[in-house]
Amino acid sequence: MATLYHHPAPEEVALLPLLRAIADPVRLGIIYHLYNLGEANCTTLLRGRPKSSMSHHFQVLREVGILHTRVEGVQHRNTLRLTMLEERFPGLMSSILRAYPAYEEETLG
Amino acid sequence: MATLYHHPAPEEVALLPLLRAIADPVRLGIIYHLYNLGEANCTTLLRGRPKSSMSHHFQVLREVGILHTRVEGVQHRNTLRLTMLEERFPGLMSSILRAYPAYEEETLG
DNA sequence: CTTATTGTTCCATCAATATAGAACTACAAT
DNA sequence: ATTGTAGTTCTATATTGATGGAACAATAAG
Repeated sequence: MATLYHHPAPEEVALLPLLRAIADPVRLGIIYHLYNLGEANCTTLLRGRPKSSMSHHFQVLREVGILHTRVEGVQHRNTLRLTMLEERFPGLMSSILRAYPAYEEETLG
Repeated sequence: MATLYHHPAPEEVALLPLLRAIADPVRLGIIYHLYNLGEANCTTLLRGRPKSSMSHHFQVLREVGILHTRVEGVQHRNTLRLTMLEERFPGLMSSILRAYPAYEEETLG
């Protein structure tokens, strides 16, 4: 298990990979719930999904620069890199986070 | 050939399909160049690509609500539905359009 | 040391979608 | 009528990436 993760520097965060990472229903959910919870580990956000899937999605989000993973013992605590993202792409994450609740209601009921 | 197109109403424009449509290199380019040109037909934005590919991408952008196609004779003139999009998802398109030039320079040189 | 927990890595499978050629349709112009 | 132009539709291929089971690694706890 990797004990250390690479988190891209702000200038390494690119628009298209970021958008591609966001444009997935599972990851969009992860982002929103991380936003609300402030910090969460992988297992907290499994909602019936296998761990390997979630681990994959967290990896994608980490590698494009959306979240930061802090290892604390066995648990990996994830937080959104919101401040950095708002500096790099002002208005992007905030607009999505604002729009998400209505989207979730439309789709999941 | 379809002479009439269906353009979704604002409330039919959903977050995830919108993001999925945007998160493609070709379509991101189309969006940005449409933004600059104001209006353009399919052929104008072919840059060595086959027409069928471009037609596909325009269809995707149309169906998720990003652009409007006005048929004028043989030509299909496309415009971004920016006003609607900014009302529906304030800040989203504008942040992407602002970030695009740097992205294009990073990738295409 | 053994067991439990957390998350990753490996692997195979499957679905979605981008690409592109070819035929076709619609309209315009000569 | 014929030719040209614009764009779509059809079809096949290829690639990407999501899914999920199983084995593994790392830390913690008994």
